[in-house]
Amino acid sequence: MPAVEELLSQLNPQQREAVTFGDGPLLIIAGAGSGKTRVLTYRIAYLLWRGVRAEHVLALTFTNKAAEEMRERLFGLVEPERARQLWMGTFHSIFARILRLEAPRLGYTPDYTIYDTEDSTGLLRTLLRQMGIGNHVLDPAAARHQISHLKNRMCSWQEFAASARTPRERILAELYRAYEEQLRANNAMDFDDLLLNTIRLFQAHPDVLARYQERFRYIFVDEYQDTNRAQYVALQLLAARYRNLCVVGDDAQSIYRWRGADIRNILDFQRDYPDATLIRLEQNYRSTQRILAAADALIRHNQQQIPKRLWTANPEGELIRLLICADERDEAAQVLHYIQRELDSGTPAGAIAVLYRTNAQSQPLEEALRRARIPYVLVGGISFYQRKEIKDALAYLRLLLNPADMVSWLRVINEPPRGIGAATLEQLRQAMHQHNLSFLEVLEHADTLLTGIRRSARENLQALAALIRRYREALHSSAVPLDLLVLEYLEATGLLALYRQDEQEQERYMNLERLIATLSEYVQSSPAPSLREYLQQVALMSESELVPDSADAVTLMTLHAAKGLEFSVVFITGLEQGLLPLARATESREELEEERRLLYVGMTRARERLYLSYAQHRWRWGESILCRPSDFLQELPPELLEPIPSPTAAPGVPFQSALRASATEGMEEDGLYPGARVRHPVFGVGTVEALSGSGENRRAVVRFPHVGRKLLLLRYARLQLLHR
DNA sequence: GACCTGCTGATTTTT
DNA sequence: TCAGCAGGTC
Repeated sequence: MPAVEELLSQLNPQQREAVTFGDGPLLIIAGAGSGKTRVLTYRIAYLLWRGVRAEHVLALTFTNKAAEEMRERLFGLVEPERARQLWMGTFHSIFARILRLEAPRLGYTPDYTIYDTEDSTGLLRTLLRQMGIGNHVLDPAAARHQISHLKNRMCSWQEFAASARTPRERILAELYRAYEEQLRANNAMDFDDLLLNTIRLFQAHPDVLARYQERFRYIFVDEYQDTNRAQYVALQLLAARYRNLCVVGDDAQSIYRWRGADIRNILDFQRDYPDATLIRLEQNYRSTQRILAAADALIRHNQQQIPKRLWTANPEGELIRLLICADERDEAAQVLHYIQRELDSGTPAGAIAVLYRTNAQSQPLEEALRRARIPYVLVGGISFYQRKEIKDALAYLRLLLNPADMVSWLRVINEPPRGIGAATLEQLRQAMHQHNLSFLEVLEHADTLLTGIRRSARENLQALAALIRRYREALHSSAVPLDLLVLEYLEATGLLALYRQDEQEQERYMNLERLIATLSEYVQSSPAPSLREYLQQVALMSESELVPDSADAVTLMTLHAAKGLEFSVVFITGLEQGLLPLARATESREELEEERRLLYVGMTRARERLYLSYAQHRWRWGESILCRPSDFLQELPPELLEPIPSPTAAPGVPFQSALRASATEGMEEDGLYPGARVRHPVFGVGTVEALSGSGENRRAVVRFPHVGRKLLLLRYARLQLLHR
């Protein structure tokens, strides 16, 4: 193990101060690339050297991957045995772990199921149907988002019901109530419950809280700017006794407001802890001077921020290249061209990333890379664990642990087909309530309880129930390794056979094989493998964790997914008004500032070279629309940019005029563009989202704050263009 | 109850 | 453009 002095000598004065800081609340404002992870790891190692016991340390990170990385680094600093004892992970996974241990106190079993977004939405859809409310009245996905938002802000259904005024709010309140009731009946929690139930546990059981306060005497929180209200409250509770709360973050990198993150948590830390010490890490070790200067110039346009001055001793570096492209295919071609050049000059593929605002933008880029046979990894998109066949298999597995989970039952009851439709399900539901039986019990007694359905269906249901029972027992008693047992079980459900036989479904079949393979990997790498732990890991896995660390592949991902990472060469694509910033974000200052922070995060990922690009046209909803360069481009100092029009882009014009010219070139006389603010005589002020057609058929999709999205024929709707 | 077809809405970002 | 869903038919 390295000597303490040696490690401290590698740090700058501010970093050293943070690492060696004594007890009490500590706020570290860590600018992009300022060695945040290093400081966190060293500080934990420093505490351990000072004699703090590993089990007294809790480190909360934003992704499980970040936690793994930190643990890896710690292995080099302290004895692996001690590093392993640390509790390190996301809020969600750490709290899920606490809840497993304490579940009975809350009326749950330790085998409770964790519902992901899709599960929750599905449950809400079922409930709405039962309430006799159509999807057009209240969209299940929108309702899920709103309920999640309420839960993040710790607003219970009772509180919400009391304040509900409009009919829509009253329906939502009733849905919220039914949803909570059903979650409990299903022995299930959604993502938000993992936080809320932990808080409830602590508040209702002071003895339990005291136990965890004693245990976690030193608490670290990474990416503190992206914590929400519930996380904030949980931290207040946990840290109340020892007050050794060390939070690290950068308000300039807060990009999860839409998910309930509350930037006030970091802005108000010193108000919450008046005796808190503030340390600023302002030296950037990552980027060139030019990249940093451009990023800094951009972020200065935000009003809401903690004052700081990032600087670097790194070389000046090259100009930021701005690729002006004709459309998204041309953009992909240009990006490909420069990737090729990077590779030719010796940059490893793994040091290159292409970033974009929305997942949909990855397609043309993927195609270009595929054709050029350049290896790439795609982060996010439709995740492996979201695929239908995988979710079905996981639902079968969840039922082994938690047969109360109705969402999983409904997923698998007719997959493979067992002759069960809506009518049979309704009978099942009635039998459950009438005889006060569990779903599994009703299935087992299908022959006497479900007389109204076909005999074959009844037999199928009883066979399914027997299967679940048998493997439930096998799971607890069997000496067969978990992965083999699961393989046998999935075979017995008929799910594997369903896809194996069908030529068209080979991909699904292979995905299921891959699932078993990941389970085998888990079984072999874990000291005490359990289905419970495996399912939890899968449920709380973030997108970025699925991607194998590949040194020789270009990374494609959203700007959000890039948080916390760094690359030698970064491309940020689609810098167009309406895309970055997104059209709907231009309506409020807060949202616009978050879009700006998002671009800031992207730019500061780059070590040596940064490429920005925009397209003059882009396909959207099956039509090519005209795009205007992002306003953010004008916020970057022109002397740091080198505009490069592609050969197929509209005629080359100098950059500054390019920004303005391309806004009008080829454009209809109305001067509208996606992202433009317009006034409608009836609907009021709105934002243009898309344009199509010309002349008589010129149409615009406009989003109005209260009315929603409208398709307007401009011949009739006399829109007035508002200038900012 | 299964299958087919036509329609609609999606493109925000994710633990 | 396309996937997923609702509604209708067999």
